[in-house]
Amino acid sequence: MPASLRRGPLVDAICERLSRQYRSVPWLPPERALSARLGVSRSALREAVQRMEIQGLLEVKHGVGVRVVNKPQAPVGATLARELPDLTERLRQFAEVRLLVEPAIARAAAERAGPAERAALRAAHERLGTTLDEAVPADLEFHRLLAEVAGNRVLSLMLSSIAGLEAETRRITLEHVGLVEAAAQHGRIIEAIERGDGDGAHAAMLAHVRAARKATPLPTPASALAGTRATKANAARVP
Amino acid sequence: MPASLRRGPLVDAICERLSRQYRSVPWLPPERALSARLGVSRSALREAVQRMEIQGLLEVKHGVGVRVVNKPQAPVGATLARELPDLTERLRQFAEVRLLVEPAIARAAAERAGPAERAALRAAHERLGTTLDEAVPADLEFHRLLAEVAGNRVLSLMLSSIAGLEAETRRITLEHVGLVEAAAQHGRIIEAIERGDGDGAHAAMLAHVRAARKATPLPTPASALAGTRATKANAARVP
DNA sequence: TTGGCTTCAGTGGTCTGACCTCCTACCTCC
DNA sequence: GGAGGTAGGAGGTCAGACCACTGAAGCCAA
Repeated sequence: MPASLRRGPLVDAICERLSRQYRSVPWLPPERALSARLGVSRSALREAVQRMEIQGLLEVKHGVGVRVVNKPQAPVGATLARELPDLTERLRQFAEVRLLVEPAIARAAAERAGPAERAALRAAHERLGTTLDEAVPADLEFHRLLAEVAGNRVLSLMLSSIAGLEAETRRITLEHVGLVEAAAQHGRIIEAIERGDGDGAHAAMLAHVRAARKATPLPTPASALAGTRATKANAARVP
Repeated sequence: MPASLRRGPLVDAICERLSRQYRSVPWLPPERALSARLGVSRSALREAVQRMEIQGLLEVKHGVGVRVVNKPQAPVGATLARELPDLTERLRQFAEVRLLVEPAIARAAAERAGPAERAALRAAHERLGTTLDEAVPADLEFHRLLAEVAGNRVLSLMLSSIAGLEAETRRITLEHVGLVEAAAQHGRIIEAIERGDGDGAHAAMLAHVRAARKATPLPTPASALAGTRATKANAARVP
């Protein structure tokens, strides 16, 4: 057993080895076999596995096994859920953030997208489908892909985390806005991106998010953060 | 021992009990004593403690004990560090995010701050001090407080996470900008907030963040996300 | 006195192996 | 062919032992 000399905690080393060696397999070997192979105790291995589960790199299923996944938004989502336990307040703040971030994402995507990215975006757009069950994941995927094209992992991560916590709301919103109208709004965003028109993409996305917020059945007080590109007119004081 | 009937994993229940019962004490009892008191094995307790450590609620020190803390930005910061291992790229994206978020924060703060918040902000501002060692934490605290006043935990959390990963850079930046100039920029933000001038606060903060970015000794390519309130002129295509 | 060194008690870190709970797949029986 | 039972294997929990690290008290030498 090559006792690879370690100074720091054993668990750290196990985490490293696991994420390096088992990145591209669907399931980890059983805990007992794996701990034997790594030359560590099952407890140490379990701590490592638990750590990586919280980080969104593994998914432990009792009686089944340990699945390898990649959901870096998991810890952020968990933190947000803990920090904003009140559902209404959570959704209000999420709406604020989307109002600020999504238009910026759209602008960056318009200015950075190459032919391949534009094709992928259009493909995702056309997958919006005709039923709500298809539309919700397609909508999420469209926004996710947009964030990826925009090239900022921080914003992308934040939007993913938010999306994970408001998937249910998204369904209701889509239902109120209507699939046809939602598709039309996405279409206008896509067109601006294909023109390389950053300002147009920004405006189209702002309209899209505003429409979504208006259709969400929740109290929507005047939002100070909403006025990213607001005119003097709607930048009025909050009472 | 009241074996409170549990269906789900034991560890979840332990986490709940810990965060409820030991929220306001500086240190947790030793693991052995605590596991006995809770009526669970030490392994189960350790898994719970490890979980809460990753969530930024506890801090385990080998040979010393388990400290109770509250750093909800810890998991987000860890995720960002994992997702953006390249330091240069990380700082570039952080700069983009700050350029987008900080001005929005400043606007919201201006429109939401009451007398108490304004006083707290000014106090933090005047604490900027005269040496770099004092200035760096004071600067971080000023921006943190501003985010808190703005009333959006999501953005606040994101900025805290970013700040934790660029504390060193911040020092260099402050050094280049100069303490006097940095204080002056903060002063202009404060003044706008005290006037309740959202647009003014937005503009002042944008200038502040731009100055900071310019003073940071790193490649600063044209940023598409930077142009939040950009004119047509600087919304040019990215090469 | 004072400075560093040693010792030791208490803490978290790791190991072992046993048993419990849950899920799956197979098998039996109707 | 389908419903129900059953056995194996997976993760979950337990208990007790020992290892590694920290901090402070105590000791010794300069």
